Amino acid sequence: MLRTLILERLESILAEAGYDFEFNIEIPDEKFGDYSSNVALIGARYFKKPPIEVANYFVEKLNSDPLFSEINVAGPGFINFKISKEYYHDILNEILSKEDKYWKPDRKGIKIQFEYGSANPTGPFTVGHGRQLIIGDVLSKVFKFLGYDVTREMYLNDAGRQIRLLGRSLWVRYNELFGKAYDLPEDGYKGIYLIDIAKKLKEEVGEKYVEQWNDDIEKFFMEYSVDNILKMMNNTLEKLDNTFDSVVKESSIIEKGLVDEVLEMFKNKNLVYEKDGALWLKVSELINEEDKVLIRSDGTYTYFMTDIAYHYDKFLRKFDKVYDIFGSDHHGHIPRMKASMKALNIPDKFLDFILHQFVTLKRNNQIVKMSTRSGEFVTLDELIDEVGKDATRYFFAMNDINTHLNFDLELAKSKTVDNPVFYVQYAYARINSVFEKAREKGITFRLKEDLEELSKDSELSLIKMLDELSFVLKDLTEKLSPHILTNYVYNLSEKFHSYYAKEKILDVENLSLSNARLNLLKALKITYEVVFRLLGISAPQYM
RNA sequence: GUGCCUGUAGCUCAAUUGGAUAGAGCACUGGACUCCGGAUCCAGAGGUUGCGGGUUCAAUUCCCGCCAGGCACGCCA
Repeated sequence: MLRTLILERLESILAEAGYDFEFNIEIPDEKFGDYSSNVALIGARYFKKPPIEVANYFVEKLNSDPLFSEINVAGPGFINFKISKEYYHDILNEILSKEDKYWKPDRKGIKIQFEYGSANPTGPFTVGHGRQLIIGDVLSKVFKFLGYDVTREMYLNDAGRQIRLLGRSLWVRYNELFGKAYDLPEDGYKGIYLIDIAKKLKEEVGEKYVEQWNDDIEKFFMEYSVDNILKMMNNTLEKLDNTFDSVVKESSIIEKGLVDEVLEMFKNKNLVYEKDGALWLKVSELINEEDKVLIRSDGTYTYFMTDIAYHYDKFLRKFDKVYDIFGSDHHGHIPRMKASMKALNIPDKFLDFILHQFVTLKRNNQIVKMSTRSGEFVTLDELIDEVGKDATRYFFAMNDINTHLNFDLELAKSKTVDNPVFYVQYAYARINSVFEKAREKGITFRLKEDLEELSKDSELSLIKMLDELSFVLKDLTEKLSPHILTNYVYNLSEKFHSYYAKEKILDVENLSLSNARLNLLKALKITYEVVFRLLGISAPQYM
């Protein structure tokens, strides 16, 4: 990776001079060079000399280095580097040899977990879940690619009072089918999907439960509704190509006795008390927030209680690092969860949260209202059916997670240049068609040969960009946002299309140049395949 | 009221965590294959980065104060 090579050289010069501080290697405007560094600007106050003088000191030391074809100092004291052609050829050769391993660092299996898509199994996934699922999936794929030992986990709140409401709601819908009218419980579930499940139940058991209600029947309705909703959810996940390594049910956490264990630890630390018949955690003693209920006055556990136990379980499972991916509406949960972890003597670094902002759907420039009323566009499933898997995934990955996401349905469906998914996939398809054309013209492709023929700035610049994928992936693991990768592949496509329009790849009059360019395209193809795989979208040979 | 996120071209978004003249796409104006895929490319125009201070060689980025929008402040999850 070029950045590291430059960094190492500058650092060793610094060490020689007896200094050690942080500085940057960046890609500047192309007219300045391939890379630039602010080492002299930062270093001025260490060297106690003007930045330009410091810069010149570095240039002198590096002038005979074969890595660079040109070094100069500009502006307030930036050092600009031009990488030698030969070195670019080496990089290309290496990518063609190692393929996707070129971007994989040597890393030991750090155990890391992403929790996302967690939901009450009380209804189908919403569009908001969609964004979270894609963020979690892409981050997981990238970390896995980089050698981390990644677990993708979904947590299901299958135990609380919400599920009881769900069961009762289904029972009401079921009775409706027999002309028996009951009121849906307050805060019950009104979605039409329960009517469908009720119909299925009617077919299976007939009138067995009409106007019948007791604890056993309640339990049956709870389980039946959850089972069927989980089927719906899994169906949606399949359409998205989104698989989890592990699904943990809230009920299993309780059954394993983890709640009791955590409560015991809190009691030993004198962190709980009773009030109004409920059990409270002294959050106010840990941080500047209100105390919270752990056990309700009716004896049931709150979400907070079981979530602490669940995260204690994660700790026992010996993850080095755990990320919870939430919608921003859950941000209030974060400080008290962190405080709880501290109270359980779990290191502060263990748990971190990735928050994403909301999604707005737009159709013909109008905001699509997403309410629970029937007939309106609410579910992730409907979205995938309308725009397809690739567009769904790409669009959800496209924005910085900290900004609201405007999902333009017409744009996502359009098969034109405006649609970024088609733009990047078209670039890939185009590469394949060039290889096809080469065969037609009788130009044989010889891998890793004639690379020295590549000398245009546009060609070297493309190679540089392929090399940059390493940095992009590292950047993504720090910013924890998938848009870094969609931006990269979009920019790469711009560069490729531009190159393609300007230079003729296949020229029967110049076979060695043609072959060199085919090698460049081959490396691009490898890169596209890696990126598409990480984004979870398809790599079409033709479109 | 308190806390978190956001505010960048008419619209949708970037900006290498403090770097050089703030960049793309759409829309607008004008151009380019008898040719490897015109689903593409090239050029032009478009900006007081919400407002006001501060920190320094350098601020869209960091700090403070306002303004506007979103979200959260439950014995919901």
